[in-house]
Amino acid sequence: MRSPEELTQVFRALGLKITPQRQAIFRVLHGSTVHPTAEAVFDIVREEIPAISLRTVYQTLNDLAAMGEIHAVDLGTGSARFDPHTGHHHHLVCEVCGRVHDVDVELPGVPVPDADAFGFTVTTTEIVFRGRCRDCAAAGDGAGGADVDDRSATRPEHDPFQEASSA
Amino acid sequence: MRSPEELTQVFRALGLKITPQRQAIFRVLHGSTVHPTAEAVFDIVREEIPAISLRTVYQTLNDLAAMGEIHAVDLGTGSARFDPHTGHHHHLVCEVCGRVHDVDVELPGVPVPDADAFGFTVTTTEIVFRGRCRDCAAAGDGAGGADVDDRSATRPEHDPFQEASSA
DNA sequence: CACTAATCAACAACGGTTGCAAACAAGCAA
DNA sequence: TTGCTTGTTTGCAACCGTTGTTGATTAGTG
Repeated sequence: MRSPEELTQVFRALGLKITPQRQAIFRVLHGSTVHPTAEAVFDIVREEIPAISLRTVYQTLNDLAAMGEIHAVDLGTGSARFDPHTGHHHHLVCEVCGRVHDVDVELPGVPVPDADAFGFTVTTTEIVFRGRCRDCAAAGDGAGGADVDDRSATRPEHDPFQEASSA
Repeated sequence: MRSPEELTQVFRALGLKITPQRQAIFRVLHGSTVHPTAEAVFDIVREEIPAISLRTVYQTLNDLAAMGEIHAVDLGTGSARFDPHTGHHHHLVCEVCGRVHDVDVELPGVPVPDADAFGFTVTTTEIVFRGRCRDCAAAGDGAGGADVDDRSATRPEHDPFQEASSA
């Protein structure tokens, strides 16, 4: 995605208003590399704008996605995650804590023989590497031990395997 | 997955009861190559056992998945799909109708340089090829033609992925 | 300043999935 | 065959993430 400043320009150009809520969301996304969920963005923005509503976050996230500034990715972690890195890349997904990392490596074009046979037109190839992140691997059983320090911009809010509510 | 007969043995050996519901589900899965959703399985089984509950289908599907007889895959099509093909393979996913097809091609072990950097331990590599199936590619634009209710999972006559086979 | 978009709030609703308690039936033994 | 035990099924409500609604209020923007 573009910088908050550039996005501001873009929004203006589109006749959209630049609200503090939107700007805060821009900033959160721009500084994030952890594919936050809408809730995660919400939690962070709320530190700055306590009154912001989750609706607004979803709304803005969807707008940005529609504009192609971010990508909504569903990696089976329970909720959609938003990725400001819109280039072609892949993902590492921790099966324990749900954290996601980008994989920028250029992978060899994979031939898809079956595609032709079925008249399938392939437009995108996503590779999802599932496994365990360092923390969860270290914690062995992946239980409560792994206290992430890697979450630069997001909080490990949703642990698909150990949902504890606390909302 | 194993045949309905073998599964029956397995279930018995585990002290689990063989109910008509379960057997029907075994049969549906065994004859399917379309990665049906729970609802799809439900709809088919219902033709035979009208009184079966969706709950039972989910229950059995989860049991089978826990036993490793089938795999639950989340390809971002809105609901989980169940795949009796448990070998290592990948998927072609139609972004329009949500249909899924296996890709048995053996892909070279993809190196994941970033994984090391993050201390990530990769356990599985899934590749998802997204695009359009023949029907949707053909009728795709504006036509609204490929109506495709991906819940059917049967309907061999209509399934472009099902050249032949299926029960 | 006025116009209008954007936000908020407080829901309800939705689809997919699961928890729960009660009714039920498979399997086994007598 | 009958009876019993225990796993199963069922129906329904609840849950979660997300979207919709409506109306009132706020506040960007020209």
